Amino acid sequence: MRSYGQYCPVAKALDVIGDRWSLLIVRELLIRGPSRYTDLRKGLDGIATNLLADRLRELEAAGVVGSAEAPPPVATTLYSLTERGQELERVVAALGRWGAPLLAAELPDDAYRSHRFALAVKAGKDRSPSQRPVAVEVRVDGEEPMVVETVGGDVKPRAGTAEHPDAVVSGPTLLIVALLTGRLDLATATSRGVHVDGSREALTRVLPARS
Amino acid sequence: MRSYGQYCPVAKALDVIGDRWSLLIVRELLIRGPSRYTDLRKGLDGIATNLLADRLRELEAAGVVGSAEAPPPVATTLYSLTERGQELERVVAALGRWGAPLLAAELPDDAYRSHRFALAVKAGKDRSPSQRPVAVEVRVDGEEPMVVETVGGDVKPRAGTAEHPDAVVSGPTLLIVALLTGRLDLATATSRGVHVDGSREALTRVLPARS
DNA sequence: CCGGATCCGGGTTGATACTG
DNA sequence: CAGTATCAACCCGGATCCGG
Repeated sequence: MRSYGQYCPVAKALDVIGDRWSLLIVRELLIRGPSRYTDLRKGLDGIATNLLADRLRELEAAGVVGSAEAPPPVATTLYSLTERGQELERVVAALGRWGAPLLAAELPDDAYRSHRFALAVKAGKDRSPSQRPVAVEVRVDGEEPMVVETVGGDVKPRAGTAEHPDAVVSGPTLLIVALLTGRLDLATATSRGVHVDGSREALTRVLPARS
Repeated sequence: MRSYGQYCPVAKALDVIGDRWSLLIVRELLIRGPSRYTDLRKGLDGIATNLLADRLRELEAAGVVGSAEAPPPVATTLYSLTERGQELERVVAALGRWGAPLLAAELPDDAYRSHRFALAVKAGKDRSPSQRPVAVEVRVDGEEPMVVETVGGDVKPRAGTAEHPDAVVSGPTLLIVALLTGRLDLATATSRGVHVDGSREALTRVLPARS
């Protein structure tokens, strides 16, 4: 991308991560941790392979992304965020908070992936480090499940299932999303079709404070 | 811009403000408040006029920017941020914090404008609402001056000069910028060529905590 | 001067095909 | 699996023009 040529912190930041797809690549790495090329491509859902290769090169040159050869038997390249790249979490989180209301109305043809709400969940939750860890499994109708765990006051969401979840929430996409992003409280959500198995208290520990 | 087509808060936000120049237009409106087309063009320094017109239309359609006809004798259109647009301040501030280190090395051919550091100054300062207001004038060698004022715990930077500043800082660009963005403390800055007239205490009230 | 609209050359993106 | 190569469509930047 062409530089803006402005001596300004915002413009300089955009010179590095203002390209199309760049911040979404960072989002993907923030959520998934070190990832293979193919997994990034799947998570980004729609990026052209040449663009992904381009962006990874640019971000690596800028010191945002690093790549490492995984040892055998995996034998593949793993892309991950450098320390500098991790610092973009505040930016991505701020964007996500601002963008959350845009999801409210409907679910058009947009590709749904559970893990994309991981950051929203993480950002919405204030730390209470003293309590025991909990694991909550989230199931959206017809989609891959996701797990939200609290570990020492930090919230760690990830794709997949939990062995012994403290609670399992399930229901239609829009309601679950509204619940996870804090637009809907638990009582209303359950009254409209969200189902909770297990400890409701564990679930509330993981939900954002009502916004 | 083409939509990413992803059901994700970050992607949705980028659908709206991910276009080239869009966030810089928001930055400009955040700093300057309601502005005329021509002033935006000057502040953005390098944007093509068709792009500015396009972006303003898009941002207005998205509910981020509003336009209003100023009454005679001014008789011009004033563009401003809607309430929704104001909420982007957190995003722009986060980007600025991340981008600030990129200014460290040198000042190439980049266009310098004092007001671009307004947000950095504002973000870096924690509120201490109880104290009396101060005004500090910032002068960078060969550039337009800027004023930083505190009003009831809030920091209001703007372009221009102050009538009775509590302090005046002046010096070479790089040192002033490092001081304003918190990379340099006042003692080091003065030892390297930054000059302070008036109350040093007023100045420190306006500087960010050392990062 | 202000606030754009229009046109055009070149660079970027996106879809697909192909390769080690 | 991890990309590179190719090519059409689109977007950006710069210049020019035009009505208040």
